[in-house]
Amino acid sequence: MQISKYLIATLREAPAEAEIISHQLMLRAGMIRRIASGIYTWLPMGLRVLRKVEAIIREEMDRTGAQELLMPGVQPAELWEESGRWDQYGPELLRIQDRHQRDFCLGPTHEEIITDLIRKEIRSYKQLPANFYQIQTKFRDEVRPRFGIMRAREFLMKDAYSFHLTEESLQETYDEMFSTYTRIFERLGLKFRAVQADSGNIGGNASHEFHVLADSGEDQIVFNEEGSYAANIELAEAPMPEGERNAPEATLATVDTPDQHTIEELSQFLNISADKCIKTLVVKGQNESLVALVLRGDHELNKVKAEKIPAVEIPLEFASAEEIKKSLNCTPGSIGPVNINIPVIVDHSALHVADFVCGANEDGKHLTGVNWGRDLPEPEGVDIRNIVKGEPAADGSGKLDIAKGIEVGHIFQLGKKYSAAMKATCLDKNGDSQTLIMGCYGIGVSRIVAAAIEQNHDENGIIWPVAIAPFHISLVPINMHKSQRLRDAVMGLYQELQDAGIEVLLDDRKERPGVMFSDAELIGIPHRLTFGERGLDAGTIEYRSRTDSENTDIQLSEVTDFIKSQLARA
RNA sequence: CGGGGUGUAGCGCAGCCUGGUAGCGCACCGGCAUGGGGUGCCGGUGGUCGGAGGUUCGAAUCCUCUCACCCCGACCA
Repeated sequence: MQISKYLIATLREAPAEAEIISHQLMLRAGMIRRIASGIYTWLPMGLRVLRKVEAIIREEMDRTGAQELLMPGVQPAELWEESGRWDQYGPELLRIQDRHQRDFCLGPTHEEIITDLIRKEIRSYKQLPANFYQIQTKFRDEVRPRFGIMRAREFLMKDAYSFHLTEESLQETYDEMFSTYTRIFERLGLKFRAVQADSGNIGGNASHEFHVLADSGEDQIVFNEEGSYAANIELAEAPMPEGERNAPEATLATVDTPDQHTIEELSQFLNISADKCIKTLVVKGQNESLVALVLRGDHELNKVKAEKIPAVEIPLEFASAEEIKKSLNCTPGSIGPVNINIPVIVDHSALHVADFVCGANEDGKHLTGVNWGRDLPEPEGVDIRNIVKGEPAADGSGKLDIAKGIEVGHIFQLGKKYSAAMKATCLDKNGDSQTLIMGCYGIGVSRIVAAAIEQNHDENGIIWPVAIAPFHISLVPINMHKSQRLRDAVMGLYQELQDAGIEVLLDDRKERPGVMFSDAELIGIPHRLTFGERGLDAGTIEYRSRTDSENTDIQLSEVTDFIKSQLARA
């Protein structure tokens, strides 16, 4: 491709709206432009990357025998009513009406459509198992779209749905999808990790997420050194406290703690460590009641775990200061589990602390020397906290580390949730009707593009893995417009490289070298060839990879083979 | 949804407080020079100042409403 005939929409400065690096770089490199909140146009340069990601996913899905189809973006309400999700889904589902006032929605996912299709088309066990996928635009009306492509409202997703007669068959396809996803992310050239995941409200037994590792990731993933355990922190079981709880030594006392609200303030004020404090979080319970969740002062609440407690309302919501005042007659900073008039749920490690400090349920006062069983009832412990880096795994598989990840893939064993609701059945060997068992497997195609940038960039711009780079090499001629013989040589080389199957971006603009170098680096093209008269005379050309800081002279006669070998290496 | 903020040329911003009819840098077009890391000089194109209403002789500027966009949001007990 010659730049003079291509839309190179690079920006020197990042638009103020862009917060994270991938968003800034995608705008600056001329890959995307925003058209509304969370809705973007993909420019030619960005689309090339998106298409490469798609192609790899498509190849690997096809290799497993999955069949590609394409389902509609606009879906009729009837199917959603049938699955029950028309009422359940909430405002994230963008609902629209046609000219006849019939209800439709923009598809945030396609379980209803595929289940409807399959119940009509599949009649015999002989047609199973089967796996269907599509690469399609989804729309989810997020509360707060942010981070550009990373959390857009309209986004590109590969979703696949498999159908089975038995759990064993589902497990087989699930395992195959797991290894296929592994291969996909390996081919994409990204550092990633597969983790056990919460299956959330979709339900089902097994679920794994695939995360691209990046410091800017919104998810925390927990894993041990040997690699035998990896889970989303939402799910990772906290280890039980070791040993017996210390016997009470201190006597219960009330102390004045004016204006001490946070654990940090409190521990400094009283000169005690945070793990001797107990914090009490008040959340909404069933039927407009309140529930107290009690944690050790240095621990964090795990929202997903807390939502599994029956008394806690889903989604988990903190009580407002007014509700707390009304019910407990104190401000949020002074709550404690002693003599409290709402149900108390205590984390295992909080239950293991003796002589602890907690709020007195009276403003400006805390209790010290508090002990479970003596000063307040001793409840059953539960696991409602996040694991802390360095803790042992609950299954005894060693010390745990925590990394940040961007969720780019998620596989589920759905079971019969949709097939039962929508009566998707087929006949088994005995001629009996069986409800189908389903799996579903998603990959955030457009999110991968952003995640790849989050993981691979420097101060000059993007550093694409070769597999998804918009072009393999940039060819930068120096002063081509002044030298016909150089122009001839450049055009000859350009042709030669292209004939070898190499994707070349030829910078034939009448720009200064610095401009061309900067653009190539910003766009993130993995390899660069700089060609000037000097080199032409010497029969050499200068090569530099995107991650090099020095040029290397390559014999002109060998340059195509050299580039091919560089590309093959990646 | 709650809180905060921003809308002035394609991008980044100034001007607003203290009303007088819009400016800077980059980008873009033309010219000359330059020619290996965003070069220099000269000359240009481009803006209903987000929108509507109001106050005023006069509004980017003051007031009201509205729209859009961005950021933060529970670890605080």
